[in-house]
Amino acid sequence: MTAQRDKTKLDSDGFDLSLLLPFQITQLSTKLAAQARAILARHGSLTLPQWRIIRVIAMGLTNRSTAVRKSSGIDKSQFSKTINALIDEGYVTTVPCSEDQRQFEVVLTEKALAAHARLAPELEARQQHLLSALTQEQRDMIFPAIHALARAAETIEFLNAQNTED
Amino acid sequence: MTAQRDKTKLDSDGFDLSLLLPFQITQLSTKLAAQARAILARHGSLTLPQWRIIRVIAMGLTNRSTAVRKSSGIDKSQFSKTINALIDEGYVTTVPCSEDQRQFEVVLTEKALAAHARLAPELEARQQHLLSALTQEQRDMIFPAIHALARAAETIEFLNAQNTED
DNA sequence: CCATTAAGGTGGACATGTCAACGAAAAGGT
DNA sequence: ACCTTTTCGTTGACATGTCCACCTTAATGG
Repeated sequence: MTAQRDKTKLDSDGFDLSLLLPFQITQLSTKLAAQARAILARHGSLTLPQWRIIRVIAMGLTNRSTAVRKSSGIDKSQFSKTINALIDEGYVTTVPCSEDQRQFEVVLTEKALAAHARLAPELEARQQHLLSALTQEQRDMIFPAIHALARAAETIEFLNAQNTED
Repeated sequence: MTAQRDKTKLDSDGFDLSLLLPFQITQLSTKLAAQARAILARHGSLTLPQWRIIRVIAMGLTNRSTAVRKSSGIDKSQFSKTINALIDEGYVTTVPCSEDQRQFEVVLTEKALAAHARLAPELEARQQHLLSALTQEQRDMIFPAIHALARAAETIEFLNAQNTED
């Protein structure tokens, strides 16, 4: 586990924080969000969480509230508020869920479908633009790597084992 | 306890959002931030942005305000507020910068150094824990891949060629 | 020199994200 | 059936992040 400090070149204005994996990913995530917001702002006033919800529903695999919420990766609280905002702005309507009275089904309006039709190609072009910045090898490896890191990020129990044994 | 089914394509309750790179990275970033906050909460009340600033300064490469701010990857506004919070809580002091009167130098107090000494090993262990979740191949390629994506995320000009109006 | 522009920091307004508590509905166990 | 536990959505409080207008200082160019 030697330090890969082969980077004599300082990155931006700072220095070699390139070694810090969580930091790099956070920075990348911030830039990706800004890029997505810039694209959304071109064609309307949808916010990023609003778009995420619409996109998930537009995929047509589910429109049950819990499934949409989990698929969009949004917190319960924020999901509730974002759905209400979407309703207020006429993007979705809700229908009581027959099988589970706690949940509801989300239905996209024409407005949402039109917004999706406009935005989806641009976001898809963005995805391709991003992928084209990677080599084939990197493309093959990035998704498993992200998944592995996500699982490793879900617990801090590795600290307990180390601290108590040392 | 939710069943952690070993499905490679269907992640949680949703479906194949595993193909959406920005979404995956955002989710990962969220989990990493939560993990870091959990570690910080164990040993004090430093917030994540506060820790980022202290860590950068503790590296000793610079303590000029602009360099610290850019190295920590924090917005101007949030940096100003976070620095003030650090001052109020006794973690840092500031000194006018002789070379540039607009800037200032940030000096860590004993309290910050002590917090850094406590936290740095745990965060380092976390970093190693994360890296150990990756194969050697993935470790070698993840940093260049992140960097490539970060650059590709800095612009939306790839859309201009396709859609110049609006 | 002075005027203009750029860069740095501050503060307010606002959007987004996180957390805890609550009541309603479903699921499980006896 | 009944009671308990879990899941779900909502709400409010709060932390974090973003954006913009403003002022000061530095750098640039007559």
